[in-house]
Amino acid sequence: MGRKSIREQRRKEILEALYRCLLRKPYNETSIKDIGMEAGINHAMLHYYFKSKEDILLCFIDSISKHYNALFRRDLKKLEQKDLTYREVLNHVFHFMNTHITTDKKLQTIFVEIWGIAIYKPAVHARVKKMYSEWIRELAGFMNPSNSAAADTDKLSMAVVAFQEGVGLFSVSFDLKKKDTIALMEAFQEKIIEMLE
Amino acid sequence: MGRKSIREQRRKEILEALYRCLLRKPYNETSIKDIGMEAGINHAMLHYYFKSKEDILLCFIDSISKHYNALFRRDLKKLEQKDLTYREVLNHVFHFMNTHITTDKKLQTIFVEIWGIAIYKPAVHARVKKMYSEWIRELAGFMNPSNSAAADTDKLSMAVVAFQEGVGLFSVSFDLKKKDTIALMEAFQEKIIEMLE
Amino acid sequence: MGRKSIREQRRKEILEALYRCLLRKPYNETSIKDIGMEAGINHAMLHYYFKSKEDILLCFIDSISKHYNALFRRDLKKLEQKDLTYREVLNHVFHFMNTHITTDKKLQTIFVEIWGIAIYKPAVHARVKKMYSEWIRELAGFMNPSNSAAADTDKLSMAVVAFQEGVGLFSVSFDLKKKDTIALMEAFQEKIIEMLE
Amino acid sequence: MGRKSIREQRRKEILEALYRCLLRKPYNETSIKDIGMEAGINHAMLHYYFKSKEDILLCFIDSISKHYNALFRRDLKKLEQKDLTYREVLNHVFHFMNTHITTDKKLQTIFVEIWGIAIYKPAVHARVKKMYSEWIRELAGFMNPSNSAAADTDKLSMAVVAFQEGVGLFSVSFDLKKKDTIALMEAFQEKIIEMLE
DNA sequence: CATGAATGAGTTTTCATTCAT
DNA sequence: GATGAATGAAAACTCATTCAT
Repeated sequence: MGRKSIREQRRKEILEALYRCLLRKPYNETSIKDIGMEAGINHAMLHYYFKSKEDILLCFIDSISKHYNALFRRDLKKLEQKDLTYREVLNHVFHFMNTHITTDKKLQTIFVEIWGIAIYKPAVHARVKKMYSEWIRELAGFMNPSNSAAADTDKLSMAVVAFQEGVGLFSVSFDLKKKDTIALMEAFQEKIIEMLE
Repeated sequence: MGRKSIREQRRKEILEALYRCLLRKPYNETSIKDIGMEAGINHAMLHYYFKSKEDILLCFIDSISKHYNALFRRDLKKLEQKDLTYREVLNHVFHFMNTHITTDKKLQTIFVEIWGIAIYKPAVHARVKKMYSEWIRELAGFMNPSNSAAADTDKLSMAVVAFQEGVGLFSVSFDLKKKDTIALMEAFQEKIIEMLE
Repeated sequence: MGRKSIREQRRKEILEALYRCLLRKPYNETSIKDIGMEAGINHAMLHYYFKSKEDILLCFIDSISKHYNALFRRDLKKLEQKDLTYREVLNHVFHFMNTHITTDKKLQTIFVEIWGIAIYKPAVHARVKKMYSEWIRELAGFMNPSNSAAADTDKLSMAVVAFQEGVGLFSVSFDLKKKDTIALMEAFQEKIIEMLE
Repeated sequence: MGRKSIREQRRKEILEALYRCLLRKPYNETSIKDIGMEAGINHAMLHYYFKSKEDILLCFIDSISKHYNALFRRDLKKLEQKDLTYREVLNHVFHFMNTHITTDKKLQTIFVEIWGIAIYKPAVHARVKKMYSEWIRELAGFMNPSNSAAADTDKLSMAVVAFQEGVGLFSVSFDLKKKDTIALMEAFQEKIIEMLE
């Protein structure tokens, strides 16, 4: 366990360095050298470990995606034993979103940036779209376990995620307090739960 | 009418050129030369008419803001004569948002970009924030004409705009149909109206 | 008397504007527009009144030259009536140099700059050289009224002016006090007077 | 010997290229590209080896300073064995100044320029000032070995250096013969020696 | 694996000068 | 006389990428 090849270790370090860089400067002002310095790795090596600067970004998106997926799975594990109603589970899922994603300002900051990049970089767009699609699908699963009227639930799920993105955006831009951000989310989520009934 | 000084005319042409450029390429890959070519103006003149590249963007944001403000005012004018209930007016306002803003993919595309830029450019951030603040305030005015519990209405208004941004973002990213985008918005707006009662 | 054509008046204003500009920024960072703004004259007019940017500088040097020449003449006028010895006159001349030229930091600042420009701009070089040659000649006249051993006196005169330039340079660079600058000059000038005896 | 890292070698080459460039054109008309071409190095590399164009100039001043310092030390070494009087040593020092500095027209040319630049570039000013301050101090040490009345000697030393600068300036501007330049210097230096007695 | 060096294309910005009105 | 508009050339600086060692 944990035995990673140096290659994988280095790639991870680089991705983490990109994360820290993106908290300071936009992607296009972040040079390969900046990332290298942040990672403590010679900049030429970044091209050894990754095809290009864009490739780093792509892998970064994947890594974020994987990270939060894993986090979510772990969170769900805790529920398994308990015997919860459908409603309780959904509430838990929303709570995870609110506390781990929407109110994580660093994450939101980075994603506002990535959305911007995605518009004109097809490869980036594909990754981002895939990531959100998966999340919407997954969420839809929780919102409609019996799969009845799946199309409607999908729309509702997308609405939830869209709202979450909008609120995340505003929480960064208006520097909202965590408490307020969550309040905004929860009011909406209550309505959603009503709509599902 | 229309007789503008060359200066104003050129500035407008440049702003419009930026608009068209931003539909093709991200702002940071759009050079002053690109904008100049698109406008059919020597690139050195762009620095004659504007202080800097960022200044062009700032003025662009202002012009968009003004444009939609004017559009909105004109739209409201049409209602003046008719004797509408509060609810009908609000519905009209939502309809304006849905058809003129949220589903205008070009506009949304550009704003996703601008949000990204705003994160690290304080001046851009200030403009964007101001613009959205004004819009939120204005909307709040329609949602709560009597000004009772203003704070709550403000939050609700922000939620509406945040949702609109999120949906706009998704409509661009997932290339949603206009119809579907509007459906997404309206479902939510209905709930809002309920909450206001 | 005083009836100057507009042309001459404008030219003078521009030259004075250049003087003020050069106190703030080096010549090569001073644009035609800067000078125009300082003079309150449209920049395109500067090309109407002068052939080129360099031409302005050339005329500026001339004007400085004329100005100090006139100042010097006026100063000498005051001596005419009094019956002074050769030594007293020379002392007076030195005193004029020390108080009006060497310790005028603004003037020195500008001339350090102009010396630098003169190196590679033949026309500027010619003006500067002419100006200093005249001054050296003139000074030599005072140092050796009888014109005996003119060559030697010329050298001595050049030495005096060279020293003055060096001290002026240092007074600007080391921000020397007026008193100290004069002391430096006078110690040397005494020696010169001794040598002339 | 001579085995330097490429970095140091390149930096030296660039500095030497600047020297040659400055003999032809003023600093502000010498572009980074010009220096690069003169050095046979891609101009982008100049920014790799130096922070900025000004940084190159700063290092250039340092290198000149170091060079003449070393030259002077080596020159002094030759005197060590011989048993010279204080007067003889001072004469030797003056002779070094006259032959290696004041009459080196290339050096003088470049320094006239640098003085001009120093006026408005604080960093350049600081270097130049430091360099001359050191030289004045050093010279004062030779002029007053016993350190009596140090303040006076300092002034005298500054006068010597100021004169030297003035003469250097004139030797370039009036294209004086080496012989004449030295004669000018020596006459003055004799007087200085007298004053020290 | 690692590194420093190298490249070429690109960026924003500035400016003297000219010209039409 | 006066003005704002226009131009073209040039400047300093940056960077992703490649390569030799």
